[in-house]
Order: sequence, then C-alpha cells, then structure tokens
Amino acid sequence: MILEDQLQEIYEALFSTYGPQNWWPGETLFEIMVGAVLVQNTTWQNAERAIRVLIQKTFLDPVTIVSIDPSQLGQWIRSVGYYNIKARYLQNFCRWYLTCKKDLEVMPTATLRRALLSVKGIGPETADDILLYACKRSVFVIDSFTRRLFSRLGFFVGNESYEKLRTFFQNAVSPTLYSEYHALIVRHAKEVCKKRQPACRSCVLGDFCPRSLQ
DNA sequence: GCCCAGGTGTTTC
DNA sequence: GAAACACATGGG
Repeated sequence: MILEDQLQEIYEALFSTYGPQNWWPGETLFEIMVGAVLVQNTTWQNAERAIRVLIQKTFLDPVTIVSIDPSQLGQWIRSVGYYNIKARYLQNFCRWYLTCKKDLEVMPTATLRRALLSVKGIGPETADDILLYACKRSVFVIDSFTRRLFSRLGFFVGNESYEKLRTFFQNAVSPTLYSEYHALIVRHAKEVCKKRQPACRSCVLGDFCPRSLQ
C-alpha cells in the first residue's frame, strides 16, 4: 500500500473512533496563540487554568501583558510550570504580535514561520500550532506523540529532525486534514495514557489499531 | 515518592 | 548537528 493511503487509513481509524476534536480551544485567535506558548511541555488542563487567570487579570490584552513585571506574570501562570521563563517567552511573543499583527494575513507562510521562529521562546512546534490553528496556514504540527506513534508504527526511527518529519507528513497528507489529524493524534495519546500504558504499545483502537491496518 | 505532560534555549563536543 | 541539561507545576 502506498504511503498516502496508509496515512489516510490511520486518519480514518482515529476519526471513526474519536470523532471531530474541534481544535484549537479558544475564544479568540490571540487566545489560541497564547495557549500554544503556555502549553509547552505541560498538559492543556494546566495551560487553560493559566489562561483563565490571564483573562481575569489582563483581559488577555497583549499591551497589558508586556507591561507587567515578569515575576508577577509568572505567578499568574504558575500552573503551567517553568513559569519564570514562560512569562518571558509570553512577553516576547506579545511584543512580536503587537508589531506584526497587521501583517499576519498578508505574509507568506514561509515568511511568517521564520518570523515566529525568531521570537525567543517560540520553537518549531509552537510556531506551527500558531500557523495552523490561529493563522489557518497549511503546516503539519509535529509533537512528541506524533513522533512516538508513527515510530511505533514503523514509519521512521524516531530521532529524525523536526523538519524531516514535517516534510514527511506534508508530502503524504492532504492539507485539509492537517488540523484534525494532529488533534486526533493527541486525543489518541491521551486515551492510551489514561490506561497508564506506554503510548501505542497497546493501542486503544483495539481491532482498529493503526498497526493492524498495514 | 516517582513518572510524565500538546517544548525551548544554552552549552558542549 | 546532536546530546545533555535547566526550566517546574499538577495529576495519576
């Protein structure tokens, strides 16, 4: 079976099991972007808690956020872990946002991506979360779950570079599926996690486990 | 008490 | 480049 069909079948197995995930959670595009920064290496639950505090304290206004003492901001986002550096990262991002927001819709995707990556605290995954879910650009997001799941399924070893994996998926998956596909991978990983098993050692999809589809 | 969670930057080789 | 390390709370 060719690669494109394999990835399509895995997508369908996940979608038929979990249904649409309606990502990314957030009332506004800016809230989505803030969420992408705060959720780095933590759970969405922790990030959401911090966002609620930020809404209460700052109305999630970038001008307000950049003007706050970083240690104060850190206390407000304490629940996300690494709160001291994340407070700085969030302010870095907000400063960038305030200067670039007028150009977000007209900038070519590659230019926008480079601009995001130039912000200290925005790495490839956070940049792609913002590009895909807030800016509606066609980029495939690679996270640790994606890396683990598809290495487990034998598509690659697992230590490949971020860019190599992104290219792999973007070449084989329809851009219309990028958003839902990534959301389903994360959902799947969470379900496996609930059973306190290593991701995809025992696949929660049972008979519809992607491994059995090959 | 231990392990992991929707990563990133810096340092060192 | 790629490996090792710091950054830190919350839930199972």
